Amino acid sequence: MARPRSEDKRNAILDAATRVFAERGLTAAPTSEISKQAGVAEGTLFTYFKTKDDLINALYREIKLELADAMMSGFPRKQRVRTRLRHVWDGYVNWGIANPKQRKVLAQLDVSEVLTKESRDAGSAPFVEFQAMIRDAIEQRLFRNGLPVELISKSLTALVEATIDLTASNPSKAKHYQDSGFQMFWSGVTK
Amino acid sequence: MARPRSEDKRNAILDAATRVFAERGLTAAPTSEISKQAGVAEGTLFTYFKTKDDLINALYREIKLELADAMMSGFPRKQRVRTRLRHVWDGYVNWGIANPKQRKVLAQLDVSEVLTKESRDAGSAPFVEFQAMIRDAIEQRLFRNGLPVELISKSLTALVEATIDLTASNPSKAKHYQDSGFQMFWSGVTK
DNA sequence: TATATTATTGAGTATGTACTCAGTAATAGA
DNA sequence: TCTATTACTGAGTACATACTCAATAATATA
Repeated sequence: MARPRSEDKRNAILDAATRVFAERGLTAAPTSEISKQAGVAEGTLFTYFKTKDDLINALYREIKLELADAMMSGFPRKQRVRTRLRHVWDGYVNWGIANPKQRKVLAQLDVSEVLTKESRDAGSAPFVEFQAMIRDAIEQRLFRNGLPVELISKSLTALVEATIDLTASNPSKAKHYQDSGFQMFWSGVTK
Repeated sequence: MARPRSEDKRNAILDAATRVFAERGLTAAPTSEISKQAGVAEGTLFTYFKTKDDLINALYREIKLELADAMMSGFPRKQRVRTRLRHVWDGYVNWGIANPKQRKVLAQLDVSEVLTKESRDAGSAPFVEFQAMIRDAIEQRLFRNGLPVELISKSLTALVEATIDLTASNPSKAKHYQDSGFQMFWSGVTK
């Protein structure tokens, strides 16, 4: 019984937070501005999120989930490793180009001091299949000997980020950047 | 005539700022805490830096300069590209391991909204020689065709960062990480 | 439809903090 | 040594903002 919360309002708040955080930075963004842009009263924000830090942590999980979706949807499990990696690569790049604000906020969140360990763990949970693929490739001896898993996944992330930045500043060369970025990653990692 | 400012005090403030920013984040760090840790009155901070944003911008330039020093000191101009790149790589990695706080602050600064365009330009100025080396290597056709300069320098940065993270979490494998990280970069970039 | 429960509102509060300023101390030059 | 100038101090100010709460509205269930 009683009045239920609205999924829509929750999403509106998270959306508004993304916009305001991207513009003003995490701590410089007032909750009053977020609630205003979300079209709710400031008090309402606090029924959906107990504190501002809670909101930030929730937003982090949300964006990570979105990104994982973009990378893993339609994942070609049966194909060879290179194809699967390329799928993930393309998913990430396209998501990044289509969602610059979420990407910017994610960058701020990653270096912020407000994320709990639980949030960080929850944020990497959707990527287990990706990590598994890399371990699989290592066992198949596809990669250079002794390369740590973390180095491989971090460098993929890093090269994708660089590719997105470049594409954003020169969209006409999108395909070229995407190809040579992946090329660079692949030949760096394989024997 | 009149009383001069003290270089020591200025440095003490920048040092304290580095510590406090690394612990609490850029905006959550009060100027009162910074001045306290620097051993000066809060008002003094504002004779050396007009505003908190000024302090942040100055700190950014300072750290970038330090990093450039670490990378370029003893730069073997006459040696082949691979040797020069390896020099820069080692300088960066060692600096990162020795200066975790500065590195953390730099990561926060890079995604922050307070840096002016002037500061960003000033921050990359000390790296011109490094950029020149890459352009040189491209002209020598050492690298894969069509790789953009920015992709190369960004991926070097990214791989170094990954290498430092790994080393920090498992110092006994420092040498192995440093070698395989560079290996990965070099074979990703060259033909 | 009546009622118990919970969401919603927004003005108000408590707190924190960037920056100021009047008084004082130090220093360079005359 | 005297003096003009500037650094130094820290209590005080002005302002911003995270969060509360009393009043009200909406809704699920009986």
